[in-house]
Amino acid sequence: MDVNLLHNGYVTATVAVEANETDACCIPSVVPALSAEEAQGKAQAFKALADPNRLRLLSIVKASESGESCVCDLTEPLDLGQPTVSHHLRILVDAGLLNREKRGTWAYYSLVPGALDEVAGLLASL
Amino acid sequence: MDVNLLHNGYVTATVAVEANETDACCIPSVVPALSAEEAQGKAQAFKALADPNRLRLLSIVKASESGESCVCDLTEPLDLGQPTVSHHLRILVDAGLLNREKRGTWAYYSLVPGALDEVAGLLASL
DNA sequence: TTCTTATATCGACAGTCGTCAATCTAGTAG
DNA sequence: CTACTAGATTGACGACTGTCGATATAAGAA
Repeated sequence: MDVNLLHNGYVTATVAVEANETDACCIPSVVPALSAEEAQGKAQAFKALADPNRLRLLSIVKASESGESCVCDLTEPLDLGQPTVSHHLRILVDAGLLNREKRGTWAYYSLVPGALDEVAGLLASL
Repeated sequence: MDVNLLHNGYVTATVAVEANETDACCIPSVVPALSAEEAQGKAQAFKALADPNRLRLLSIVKASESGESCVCDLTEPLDLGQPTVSHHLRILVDAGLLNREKRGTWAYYSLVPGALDEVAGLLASL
């Protein structure tokens, strides 16, 4: 990070010096752009969505009338083993997209309100 | 999908039969949810965004005043080798997020208008 | 033509990811 | 208590991904 900040601070001057040789492809942006840490965090959110089966899980939970689904209802339609579904659900919970609530024998998953909109907002603020 | 419809159509009865045994976790959604193909396609879009360096590339292109950036300006600030940047740019172009235009010696990349919003829309229509 | 430079492509390697079988944990029923 | 069941965790394996060095391509300069 400190490396990037330092680098970007001097980029303009460096380009100006070398311009009289051969260069002149274009004017580099003065904006430091997304930092490595910000990019890492945002990419993490998209990683959670970058799997078809996780998208289907989210879709099922979202479509559920009660707003929550138990794992049994999530395992069947996906044609995946129970450990695999559990693994995907864990990733979605860790990403802050799903809530997990255990009641008795069963575990119920529900959408975290506004979480998907928040991810959509990440795109606008790139 | 037809399988799901069939399944869901009879789930109520099935549950009713087994209900007097042990079951009754919850009412499964009647909605067929996202199909495997739709999910695959949407996941592909998020995969393109699921890398911090690709997000930074998009950020730099977006922040550029002229609306386009040449590869040289994209390689430096990312601290990556030139082939790697070229590889990431290819993924973003293939995902329909960036346009590539070669003028003379240099290649210029620009945001495809509305492409990011379209991805954001995918989240709303899950 | 030959030389140089910008960018893309290829091949290889390490690390990550999705999946499953086996096991563990924690509730419920008897 | 034991037996059963829902779900999570572990370990392993194959597939995919990000990265780089080397090379190829293509365009301008000499």
